[in-house]
Amino acid sequence: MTTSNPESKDAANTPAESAPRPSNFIRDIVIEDLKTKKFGDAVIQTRFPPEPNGYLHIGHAKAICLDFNLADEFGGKTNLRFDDTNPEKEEQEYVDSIQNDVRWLGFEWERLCYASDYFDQLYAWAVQLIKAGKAYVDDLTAEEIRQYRGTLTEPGQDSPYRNRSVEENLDLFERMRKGEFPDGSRVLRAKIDMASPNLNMRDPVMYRILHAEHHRTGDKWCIYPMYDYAHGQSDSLEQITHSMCTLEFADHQPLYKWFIEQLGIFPSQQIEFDRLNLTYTLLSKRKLLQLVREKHVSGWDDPRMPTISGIRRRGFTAEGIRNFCAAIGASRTNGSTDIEMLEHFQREDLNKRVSRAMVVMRPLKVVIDNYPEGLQELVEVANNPEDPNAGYRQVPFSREIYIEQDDFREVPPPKYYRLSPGKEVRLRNAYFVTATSVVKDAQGQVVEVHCTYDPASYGGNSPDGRKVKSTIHWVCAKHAIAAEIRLYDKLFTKADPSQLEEGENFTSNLNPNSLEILLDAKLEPMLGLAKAGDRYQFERIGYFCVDPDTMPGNLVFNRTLPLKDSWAKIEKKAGA
RNA sequence: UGGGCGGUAGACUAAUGGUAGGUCAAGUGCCUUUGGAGCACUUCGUCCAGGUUCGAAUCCUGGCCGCCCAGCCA
Repeated sequence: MTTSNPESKDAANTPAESAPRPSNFIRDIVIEDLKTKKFGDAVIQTRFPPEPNGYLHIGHAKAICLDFNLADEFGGKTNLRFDDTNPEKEEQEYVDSIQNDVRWLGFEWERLCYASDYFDQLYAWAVQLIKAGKAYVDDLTAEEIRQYRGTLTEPGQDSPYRNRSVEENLDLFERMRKGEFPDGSRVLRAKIDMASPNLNMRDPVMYRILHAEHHRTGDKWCIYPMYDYAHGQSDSLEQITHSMCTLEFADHQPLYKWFIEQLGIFPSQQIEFDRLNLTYTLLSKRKLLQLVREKHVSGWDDPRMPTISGIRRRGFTAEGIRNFCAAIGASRTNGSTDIEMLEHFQREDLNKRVSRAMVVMRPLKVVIDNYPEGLQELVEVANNPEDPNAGYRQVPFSREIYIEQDDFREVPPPKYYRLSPGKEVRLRNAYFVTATSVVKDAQGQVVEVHCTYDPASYGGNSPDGRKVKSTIHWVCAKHAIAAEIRLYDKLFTKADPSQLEEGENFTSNLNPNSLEILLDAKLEPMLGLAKAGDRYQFERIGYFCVDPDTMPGNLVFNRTLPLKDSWAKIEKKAGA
């Protein structure tokens, strides 16, 4: 997997201030809290709390934008905190990638924190709860605990170890910490209510024994706090005023409050919002990890992955992602956002900022019979018609050029305006040409088209005001350069990839055509200078960027997104 | 089934008792040296039934539908 971050110094990574700030219910709560001085004169403090057990994805981007923008809008700060309470799943590689991704998205945290920074404090608080008779060591096995927990409709039963003395609990917990007991043999539990209708309150586990090396604390600990015991207190220690998380944690709030109240410490306000779901996309770290491990993709940063590193490598811009997050907002309704929405904000951003280039993906040779042999001209081309400041470049032109196979039809269907025998089109920025004849191979495929050109139409305008129906792109055969072009498509074939038939798992919905590699493309010579991370619009084709796999002599482009194609729509409609 | 949380066009989201608005998608037209971009227009909506009110997407009651919770994961 590549760790390069082609865009870190790129203009596409503008600061986050420009992000729109639409209204949402969380913002309303903050405004209200400020008005009523719920947190006194304290400034708004938020945090983004990922577990370093995988790479960040577009769903995390939504949370990041919410956390950082909200604090920023009201003059507050945001911490980046790693919820690293499970050493068996967490790794430094993930810690590093997460920091890289948050920065790339355009955000800078106030403090870098780790739940593991609080292990000593959390342990001291656990002792305090034991002394107060609010926590106990349980010897039940995991299976027994599950059975004692009851069900959704039936209350649980008290563990036989629930009423141990404070002294015994203190002794046992101390010995758990010292490593006297094997993994899984005992846990520390909060003594709350085994009959609570909220399962989280049925004496939840606070600590488990795990003789595992932690990526930060090494072998200092062999007991680790559960997320539920660590999260609220971590927020409290950082004086987080507004603690945003996803909907599934709503049921945990009473538990967090219970710990905070028992301990008498600063109460943060938790606000839950809906997770992002995107059509044709899976946003589950577990499943994304499976795609990586089973090599359905090349890595976490495979350009088909919805990870930040994947879509970055694909060529997406941070600003486009931020604009998308602003547009989808936040609420408490679970739904699924159309992937087109994400793509729209990428196209919008890329259209403004990237230079155009001419590239022929599937070449068809064109010979201009009345163009002088040996003559070579340069035509002047705008780098970006949307942006006059982007300047101009010279592109070589001569008698033999390549055009797109799709741009010629021997027998044009209705409404097909491109080149066909007897028809005149404009070669972008160059000349008007009219097709005169074709050369076919043994199979009857057109392998070469002959044309004549109008020398008076240099630059693409005819002095007599004659119009053509279409403009096509081209690349001069003599100067064309080669590249590997990777065309990416959706990773899944179903809008809801988790929708399965009998006996399938989600990998059954993988799109077998999500990657197509083109090796015959012809590129205008200027692209030979492109460096990893550079973005272009290949005119009439789509947005592309240079992949970090690029080596001297082997240019590699990723297709970020195709341009919208209204001809494809017409064709589809005609075919249907 | 106990508990929690939700239901505004095909999708996402505003309207905080007073004109149901925006974005995406879809469609039509204009324009165009990218069938791109842009511009204009159009289609389509408050889950249902009652109630309160001059007035309800909003408040109340009762349904219906959906999501989450029975890890020593987060």
